[in-house]
Amino acid sequence: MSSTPKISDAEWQVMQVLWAQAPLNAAEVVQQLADQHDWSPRTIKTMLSRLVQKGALSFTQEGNRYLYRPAVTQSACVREASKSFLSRVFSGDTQLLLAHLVEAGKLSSEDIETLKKTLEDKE
Amino acid sequence: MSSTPKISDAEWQVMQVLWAQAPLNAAEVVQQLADQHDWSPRTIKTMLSRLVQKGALSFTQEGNRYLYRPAVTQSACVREASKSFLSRVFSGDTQLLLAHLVEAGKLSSEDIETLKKTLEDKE
DNA sequence: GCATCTCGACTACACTTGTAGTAGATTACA
DNA sequence: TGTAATCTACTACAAGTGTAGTCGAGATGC
Repeated sequence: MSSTPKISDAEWQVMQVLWAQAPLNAAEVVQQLADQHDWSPRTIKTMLSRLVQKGALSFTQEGNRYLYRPAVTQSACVREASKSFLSRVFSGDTQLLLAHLVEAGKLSSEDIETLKKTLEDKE
Repeated sequence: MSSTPKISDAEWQVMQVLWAQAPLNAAEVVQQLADQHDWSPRTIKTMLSRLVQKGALSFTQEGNRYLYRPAVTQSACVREASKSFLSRVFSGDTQLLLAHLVEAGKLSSEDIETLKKTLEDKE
């Protein structure tokens, strides 16, 4: 599995759009992001270019515009980001992360039930 | 609660040392990090200065050297970092994070048992 | 067909980050 | 008391990021 490029904060937003729905041209990406962000279309185009450069997106030409689509899977990027977050903030200790989530009130009993079921389903 | 400064990757390593044990002077921090990293002492001193600048550390003078100590709590920073990670990677959805952890094999049945107990204890 | 519009490519620029080097002050040892 | 060691402050510099402007080429409307 090829390693995923390093995707910055703002770039994640763009990737999320394209993971949810691809291919899209630049204007469509801009539109998808319009409600959530206050970015100039130029800014978004820059990010698209950078993501292509990094190998996170690929494109095909369609007339004079590009159709963008992810070149890396979301799950690979999520895996990478989670690993790095976990090791930075929790020294790689998943238990610590869970403890934090509970402590912060991010997890309810139902969440845990769901979690248990997910795990059982997996086995 | 004052918002925590933005702490970069490498800076987290330094903060972890000082959260674990403080106050320390620069040489002691350098020593603590020596096994895990291959940083020049100068690099670490730069990070200490930047963390002071950012308000993440404070110091008191002791002769001609400084004694550093955290100026922000670890839990506040963990909270902040988790929130930002969660929202960036999982659109703020804790369930998605859990599902990922299970999928990635980061969670065992025992982990979940522990988790359940933690939660019950809390209630 | 020609003016206009739109697109991607390229350029810009300040700020952060990783990774140090230099300088001036101070301490400590001989 | 002078010289060496050490400390923090300041400087450096390339890469990455957030945020956008300019330019030349092609598409589109009239």
